[in-house]
Amino acid sequence: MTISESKTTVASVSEVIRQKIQGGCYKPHEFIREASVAQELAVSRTPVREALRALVSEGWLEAIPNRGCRVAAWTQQDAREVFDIRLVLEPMAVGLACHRIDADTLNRLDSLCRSMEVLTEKVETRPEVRNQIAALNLEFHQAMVNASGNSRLIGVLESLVRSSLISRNFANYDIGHLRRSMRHHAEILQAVRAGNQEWVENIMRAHLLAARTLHMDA
Amino acid sequence: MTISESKTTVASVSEVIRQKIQGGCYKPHEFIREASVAQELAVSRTPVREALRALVSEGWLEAIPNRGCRVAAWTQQDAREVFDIRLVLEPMAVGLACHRIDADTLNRLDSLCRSMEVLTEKVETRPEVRNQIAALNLEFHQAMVNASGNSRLIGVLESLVRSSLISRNFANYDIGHLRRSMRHHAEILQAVRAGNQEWVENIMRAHLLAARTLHMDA
DNA sequence: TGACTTTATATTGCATGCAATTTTGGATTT
DNA sequence: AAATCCAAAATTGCATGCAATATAAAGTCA
Repeated sequence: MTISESKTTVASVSEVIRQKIQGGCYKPHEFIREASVAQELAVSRTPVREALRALVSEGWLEAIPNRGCRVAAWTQQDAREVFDIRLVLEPMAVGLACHRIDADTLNRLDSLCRSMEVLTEKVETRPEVRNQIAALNLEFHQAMVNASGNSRLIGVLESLVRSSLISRNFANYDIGHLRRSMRHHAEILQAVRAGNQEWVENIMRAHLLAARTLHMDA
Repeated sequence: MTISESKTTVASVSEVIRQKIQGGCYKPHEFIREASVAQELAVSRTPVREALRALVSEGWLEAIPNRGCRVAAWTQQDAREVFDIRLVLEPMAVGLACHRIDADTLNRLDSLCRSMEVLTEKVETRPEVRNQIAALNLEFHQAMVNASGNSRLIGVLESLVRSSLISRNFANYDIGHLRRSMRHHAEILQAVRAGNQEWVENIMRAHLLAARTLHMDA
């Protein structure tokens, strides 16, 4: 794990820590010490401090005064909370999007859909494509939400979804579930193309509810 | 303006800057310089930096790399965005709350309602009570949202509402609007007491829509 | 032995100094 | 006079050192 680009040091450090949390390199409730990160990345404690605070406000870590920051633990309760909020905000987002989305974005979503469908049919022989599907799925949802044009909505959903880890985990999906999910995506896209707000809101709700039962019952 | 309590320096500095923004002491788009704040409050630049970054993530300021932070300007677009989101999240919150609210909270809400009603009848002779009403109104909404039990929902709405300034401004309300708003509060409370989710969701939507037309059309 | 105090260590919180970047004012050129 | 360039000032970004605080461990007393 190494510092990637040449933006600010804080951004690079944040990125590294985020990836390490996602990758399971830091475990839930594990404290992340400023000094160790600083030494490991060969920077001073100052940018590390700022990166940690940023990650706290993004929901990746929780801060305990005078004790430091530790990786946020993910409980069933947390999963339910995030799903409950997504269940009202994402339909709202696509509902807004269907009135103002442009052709370029539609094409991009189309291509994401097709890529995911292709990968889906490979999942039984090459299980590792699940991660690629998860990444594309995240892109799809984000592109949809971005098309809503409500910058606060975009920000809220971004932080909810990115920190949730759920969207990176398609492990519970068998081939049937995956295919249904792909059909949902295609239908969401159709409904947006048609500019039919009620349709898109409801198919999005169905999409999320299907996902919820998979994640929560398992 | 002075540092109040003896928690961490960062928290104190944040508090002071927040108040100065609310109070109009810093104007929209005005840059807040680390050095000047540090000197003014007799602390070093380090806690000021951290406070500024916190305020950025709360939506009070916007950060421009290598340029500093400036007070976020509030546009009609921003107001619309916040209202649109509140319009789906607050009904959801009270809908959840009506199934799990406890007697103490209900009493507290009751007392807030009565206080606001009393103040409302004084508003024509003593205009300065508008600020008190606004403060109690904020408390009322927050107590309601807190009763939802969804910590992320609470956090999202807190940051949306607190940074919006709109809820602190009852200037556009004539006595008729104020009385209607108070009736809404009472009815929300009744509906929550009755545990009637659909009722409380809809009266909350009506409450917010009434407020929106006042704020947006003005 | 068990509870309490004390001391040592680890860690965050804050201050200060220097480097890097951006802005600004004036000098220079066309 | 307008535009361009350059240098000085202002400002953020980062590093380092010290102080304050919390944790852990050792020691003391009943």
